[in-house]
Amino acid sequence: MNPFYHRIYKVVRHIPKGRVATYGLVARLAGRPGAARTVGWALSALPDDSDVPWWRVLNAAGRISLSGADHNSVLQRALLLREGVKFAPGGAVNLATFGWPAEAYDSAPAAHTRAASSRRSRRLKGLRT
DNA sequence: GCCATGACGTTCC
DNA sequence: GGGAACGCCATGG
Repeated sequence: MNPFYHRIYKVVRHIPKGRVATYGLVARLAGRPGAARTVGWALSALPDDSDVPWWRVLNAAGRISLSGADHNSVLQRALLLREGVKFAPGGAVNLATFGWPAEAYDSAPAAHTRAASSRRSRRLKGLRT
């Protein structure tokens, strides 16, 4: 397994209970800024018996990136609620409150839900046209 | 080795 | 505030 993955997992394991981190932040802490997609890839490859709290990793919008239809998304939401993480109306977590490390979000509000838009819509649009 | 895809992010319009 | 576009890194075909 690549060192990046190991770093990613290690970082995720370091996320305290009841706190959440973003893919981009994990990627940065893992030593690969901008490799947020890779973080998601690494987490998707996690075995069920893994000790990595993947559910504590959310996107920059503080939302669960998984499809609502995905079983894991439900599991993730449940696990976070169990740890005391509260979801604001709309299914978003207040990163300023539950974000880890806190200092990372102090300067970076990560305010907008722009990330949710993403480039997927482009592809979808292409198909529709 | 090149092309396409994906649990993402940031900037521009 | 919402939508579209581009970039980033790693994997699979």
